[in-house]
Amino acid sequence: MVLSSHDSLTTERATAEHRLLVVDGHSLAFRAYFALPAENFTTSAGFATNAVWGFANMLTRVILDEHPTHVAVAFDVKGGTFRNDLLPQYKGTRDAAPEDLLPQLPVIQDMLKALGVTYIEKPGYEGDDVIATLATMGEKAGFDALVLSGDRDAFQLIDDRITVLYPGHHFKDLKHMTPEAVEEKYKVSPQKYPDLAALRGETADNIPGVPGVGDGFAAKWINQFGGLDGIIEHADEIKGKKGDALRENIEQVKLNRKVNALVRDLDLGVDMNDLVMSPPNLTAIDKLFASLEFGPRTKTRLLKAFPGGIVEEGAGEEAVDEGPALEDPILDTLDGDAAVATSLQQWIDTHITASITPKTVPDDELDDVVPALESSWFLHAEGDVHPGATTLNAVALLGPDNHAVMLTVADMTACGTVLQRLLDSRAGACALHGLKEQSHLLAKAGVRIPRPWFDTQLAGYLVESDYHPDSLDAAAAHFLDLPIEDGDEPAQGELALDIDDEPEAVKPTSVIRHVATVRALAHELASKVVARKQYSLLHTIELPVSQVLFGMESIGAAVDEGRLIAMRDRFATEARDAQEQAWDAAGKRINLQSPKQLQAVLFDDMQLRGTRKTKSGGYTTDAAALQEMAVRNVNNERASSFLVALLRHRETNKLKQIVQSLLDEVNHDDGRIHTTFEQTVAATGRLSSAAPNLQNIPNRNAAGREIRGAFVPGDGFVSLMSCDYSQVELRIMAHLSGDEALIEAFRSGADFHRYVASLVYQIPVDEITGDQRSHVKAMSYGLAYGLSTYGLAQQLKISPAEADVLKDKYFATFGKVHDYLESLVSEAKRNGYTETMFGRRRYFPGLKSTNRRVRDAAERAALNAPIQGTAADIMKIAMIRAAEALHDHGLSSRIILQIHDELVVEIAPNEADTATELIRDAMENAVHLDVPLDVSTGIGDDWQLAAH
DNA sequence: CAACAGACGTA
DNA sequence: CGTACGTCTGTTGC
Repeated sequence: MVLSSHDSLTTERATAEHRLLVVDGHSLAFRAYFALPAENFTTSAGFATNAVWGFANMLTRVILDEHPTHVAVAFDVKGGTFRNDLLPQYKGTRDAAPEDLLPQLPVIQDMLKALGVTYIEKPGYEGDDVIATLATMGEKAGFDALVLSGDRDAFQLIDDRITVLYPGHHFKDLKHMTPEAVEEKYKVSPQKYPDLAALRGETADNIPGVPGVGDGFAAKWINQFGGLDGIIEHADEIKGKKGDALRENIEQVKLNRKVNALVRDLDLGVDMNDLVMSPPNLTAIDKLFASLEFGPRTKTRLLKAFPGGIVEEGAGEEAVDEGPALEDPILDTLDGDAAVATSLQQWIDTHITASITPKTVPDDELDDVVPALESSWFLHAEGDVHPGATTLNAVALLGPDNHAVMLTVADMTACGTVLQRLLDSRAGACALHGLKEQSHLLAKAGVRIPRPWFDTQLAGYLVESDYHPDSLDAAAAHFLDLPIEDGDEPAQGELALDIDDEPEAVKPTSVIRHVATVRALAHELASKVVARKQYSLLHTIELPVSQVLFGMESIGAAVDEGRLIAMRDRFATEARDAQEQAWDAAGKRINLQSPKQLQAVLFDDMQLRGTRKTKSGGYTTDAAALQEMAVRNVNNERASSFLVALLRHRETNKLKQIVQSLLDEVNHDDGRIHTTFEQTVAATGRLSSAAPNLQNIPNRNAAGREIRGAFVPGDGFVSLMSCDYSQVELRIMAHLSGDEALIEAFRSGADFHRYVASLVYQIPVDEITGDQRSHVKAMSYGLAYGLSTYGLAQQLKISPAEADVLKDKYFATFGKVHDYLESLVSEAKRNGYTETMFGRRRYFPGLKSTNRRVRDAAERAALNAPIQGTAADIMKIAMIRAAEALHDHGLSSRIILQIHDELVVEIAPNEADTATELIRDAMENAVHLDVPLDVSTGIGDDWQLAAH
């Protein structure tokens, strides 16, 4: 791929010395605006800059990719054009530009002026006409022309010398629309494209086409009759409904064709010489960027695309400013004559210890302190991290003086003690990326990492919880706008030979480059974290919980492998039985795990009536639908036995699969399963568990729950304890809303749902029926998810009207809860984000969507995030306290799993009572709310028996 | 071979 | 037309 694009580039450049880039300014600005959340691009005065920033970025990217020699940008002008005279509704459906986009347009023009890029507006004409004219001028002058536009009308310009760069689904991937590309996509030549568009119409521009005629038919006719004129001439020969439709709309089509023809011969008062790429006005850029509060990095990147724009060393103050973060480290080689440990110690003394005092970050007033970056050192280890089977490849250290060293695995065996000493005395000044992973890696060298002052992975997560980079490089590309460098490709040629010689060897450039990347990220993220007052969240919750999780992953959960194997075999047999039955009923041996084949049997062969549709149009075959169909078809012997067998197969096969996946993950050194707790994945602040996922072990029915019975205490331990919070999220809602009735419901200590039901229905507690209780319970739980009355009705199998009544009664009883939930959404709309009790943020760009479904979904997520997130925060605090308490009391019992509101603890002999007390205390007193936090605990010989 | 869809397990 | 996840399997498209 690299080769082919390089090839095409050179050939293109060889054929024409001059390349003209013409940009549709409005379309680029719109795209940029909608691609970037305004919240992240706002000046301190509240002026949105997302469109400006995105515009600059896109323009830079295209210039760097395409190497134009000349550039021009066309803009639309306010007021109508000749097209509106022809077609009054022209572009009538276009949403008015959002109000915070419009003021950005003049700023974009100012920026272009400062960059020395000509922009052109022509009253009475559209930007498209200006573009058409410029491209035509360029072509006539012997240029190759590139048109960057999101408007398909531009396709008519395409020929051997004019290419349209058309954005795909992601704006980043621009398609090079050449004559061949148009031909392939639309089956007509670019010259005929407007004919096709006229027939089809353009909903985005409010231009009706011929009803029932899309690209396919339009192309067919065009090729049959040679074009629109031919079609009009032979309109009578076209048969069928589409022929009728064509004849009825022929005037509209003619009009469309007039309107979509671009004007290619405007007098713009410029010639090619005016469009030549020229050096930007640096002073003007500085001034503009200062007012927009763009960082130096944005400027540097932008200027790279312009002649003479590469900022030279010391040329600008700001370039120097960001120097330390991005500069290449000075790579030191350890003195070869001395023992490695000795020379490492010397290096550390010179480059780290000398300049860093043991404690740089005071624990109090954390958010007011910008931790001293200039006196921070950086640690980065590389290898393969799989808890229980990690391999370490290399470690790099980077001091505050920009000196770095690399240690290989071989070095590390000798250097463990030295490194440990450094960490024990100076961890408070250390920054790294991913404390938990780094801890796993260094543990291979016997080194334990105390709490560092900063973690760029955790910080990135706090800054943008919806974005999870899967590597350090991806994080850097995202937060620093750096390109992702190809890690396999050594920067300098001399290292390329390593690949064959020593496959295991880590190339020095990569680990050193990575430790420098951590430094750059720390510079970028520390100020953001501090500005949002999230440093204490990082320092007192995320970092410590990371250490607890490291311990849990390292220990793992012991399982009874024999029991798992027996279960797997039993589930497999049951699944096979069910499969045989299903095959008998179906009359053929279909794959029961293929929804497609199931649809064929259910809806074609058996002619059953479907229920709900999937998003790709077919009827769903999910369990609820199968249930419903089974009930509906009790008298249809064949159908109902198939459905019942299928459901049984689904259930048992799923269980078999879960058990098998557990077996696959048992570590054979210790017979335990080491999951990975992902700390930076869930946008709400929850943890997630992977490889295997131990947070979704069945718990809802007896057959599935058996699997929990295979989780047992390991050697030296006697039982498992399970402790969980009761109704945490509801308690959080009670506290945060300040609703007296709900608070009292929790304080009373009664059966909560029954108590609430008695308030809602205004009848005594002991007269509440089972239905009433379960309806109210569903309502209570649905609250935090933004459950609609429709959804509630569906779940409880009651009518929507009854659900409405229930909701009204509920909110009449707990009015403040209602107000609180509403306030969450309106605040999210105002700020663009929500916050948990502990300052964890989540942004919701979807709240501004013009798509109702997207917007509604964002509202529900915004309502849920602070509640689910606060619960997650509380559990994290509890875990930190619990682990600390167990340790401080000298207990060997240890936390091994967390399932959102539950902790599983492996209990050592004679520690059951103390451990119960300590964990309960840690959980109940993690925070103090206006309602008590209720924790229930249980102890047993396995996880299932520990249930309570 | 990767990406997606559908299904389903948990809190 | 309920939030947040991860995993498996089949299917599709590069």
